[in-house]
Amino acid sequence: MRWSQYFVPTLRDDPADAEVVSHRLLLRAGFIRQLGAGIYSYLPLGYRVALKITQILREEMNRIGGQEFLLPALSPRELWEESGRWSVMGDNMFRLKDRKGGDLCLAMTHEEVFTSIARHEIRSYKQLPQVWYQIQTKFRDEARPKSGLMRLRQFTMKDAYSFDVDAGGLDRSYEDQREAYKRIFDRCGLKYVIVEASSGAMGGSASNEFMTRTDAGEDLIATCERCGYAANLEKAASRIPAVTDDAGPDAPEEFPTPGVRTIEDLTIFPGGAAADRQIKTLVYIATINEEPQFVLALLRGDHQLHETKLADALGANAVRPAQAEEIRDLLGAGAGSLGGVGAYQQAKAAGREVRVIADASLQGRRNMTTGANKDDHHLHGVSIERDIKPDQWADLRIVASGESCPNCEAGTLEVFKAMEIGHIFKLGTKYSESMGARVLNPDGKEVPIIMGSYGIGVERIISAAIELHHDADGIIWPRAIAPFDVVVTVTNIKQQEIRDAGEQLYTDLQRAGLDVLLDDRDERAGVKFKDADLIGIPLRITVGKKISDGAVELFDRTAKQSTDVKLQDVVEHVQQLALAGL
RNA sequence: CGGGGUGUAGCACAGCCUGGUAGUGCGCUCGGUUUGGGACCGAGAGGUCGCAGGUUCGAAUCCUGCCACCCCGACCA
Repeated sequence: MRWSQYFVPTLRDDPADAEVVSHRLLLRAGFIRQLGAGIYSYLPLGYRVALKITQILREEMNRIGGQEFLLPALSPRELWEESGRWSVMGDNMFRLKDRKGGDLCLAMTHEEVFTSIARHEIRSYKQLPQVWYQIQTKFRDEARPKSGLMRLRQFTMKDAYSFDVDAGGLDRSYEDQREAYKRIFDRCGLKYVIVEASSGAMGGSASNEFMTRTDAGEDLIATCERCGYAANLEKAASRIPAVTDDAGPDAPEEFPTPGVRTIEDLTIFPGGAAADRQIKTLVYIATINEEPQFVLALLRGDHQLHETKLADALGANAVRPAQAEEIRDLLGAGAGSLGGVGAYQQAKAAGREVRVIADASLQGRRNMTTGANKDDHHLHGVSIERDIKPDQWADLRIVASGESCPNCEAGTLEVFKAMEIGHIFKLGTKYSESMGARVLNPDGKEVPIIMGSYGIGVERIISAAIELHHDADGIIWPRAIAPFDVVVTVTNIKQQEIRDAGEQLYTDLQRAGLDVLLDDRDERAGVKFKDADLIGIPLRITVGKKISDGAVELFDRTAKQSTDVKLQDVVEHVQQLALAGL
């Protein structure tokens, strides 16, 4: 490609709207342009990167036996009613009507559509396993699109689905995908950790996320350097020192606490209690099977609730904090004086039901302090099992850096920000049950197909690659996904000897099978160097003065070092470097 | 959805408070000089001042409503 004819609108100034590095550089370097919030156009340079990535995705999917499909993005309501996700997806799904008034959606993911093909065509275990995938546009009406290509409303996803007769088959399919994902991200030059994750609205038994560590990320993950434990904070556990309590009184004792509203207040209130001797009581409304239900979540005073953990533990689609009036209506007191003791009776008296779920760290705790469900009053001497008897115990608290690893003896957890670049799920039979995708197994018995689902966001790979690989001058693409292998910079197009040498190199490199960009613009050398650095081509060949000695410069974008190379040796040099990968 | 912010030329911004000619830098065009890390001189082109309504002799500027985008939070197959 000749730069003089190529559309690469680089910007000298940083666009004001771009905060994160990848967004800023993608705009400045002329890879993308914004059309609306979370909607971007790929410019030629950007699309070349996307194509390099999708090619890698194809190769690795095909390698594990994947078969490429292309399904519609437009999808009728009825299909989604079958799986129950027409309502589960809520406002995140783009919905539209056709001219007859029929409901359609723009698919956020394709479990339903793939399952509908499977149920019509697959009858026997002999046709299994199958691994189907596509690389396709997905739509999500994100509440808050942000950070350039990191959270989009329209984006490109490689989504794959596995179909097996039994759990063992799913395990193998899942493992294949996991290995394929490792190869994909390695090839794309991304460092990542594989973490345990919540399955959320996807359902299913197990899931792993592939996360890249970056402060631009939106997720928090906890890892243990010592044993390799890694989990999304929505799933992460930790060990904390056990607390031993005195037996305390035979029954809770109420005492007045005028003006005390918070855990903090009560720690300094005369006759109060330290935070780790208090029970924090939070009122939530959980939507379980479409039914809203009051939930009391109990935690140690110095712990934080993780809402996803709460939703997962309850099997709820959604949870939200109750509002002040709802709380008073339920328990007869304001948010500063709530407690689990007598909550069932309080709720019943108010004509309501409440489910009490307590964090595991409260198990066996005695002689604690908590609200009395009476304004400005608290209770001393509360023993959880004796006085509250929660319906359910679960891990609800947010783990913190420095806490002990749940998996090994000596390790401690580190919590940091990361971006999700891939997610794999063991779906089990959630979709095959609800949608009737069954096969006959070897015993002649009809069983639901066991499914897995595996996604990778193309734009997330682009963003992550830049977040990980850039410097003050611009992007530094990992070789495998760079838009070009090498850029040939002709310092002065008006000098015949230099120009001819550049042209010759351009054709020679192309003949050697390389993607070459020839900077044949009538610009000053400085402008060309700046632009080349900005767009991040890993290698640059500078054709200039030294041509009279039969030499050019080979510039390594990563190391920012250049070496003189004889003209006749350049192609071989570049070829070696390009093949060597990163 | 809650909170904050911004909309003026392709990009970055000033002008608005205190109403009266729409400006600066970069980029763009033409001419000349330059030519290895975003050159210089000269001459130009380019703007429904986000949209609608109102106040006023007169609105980029004041008032009302709406829209869009960005950031924080909530949310997030």
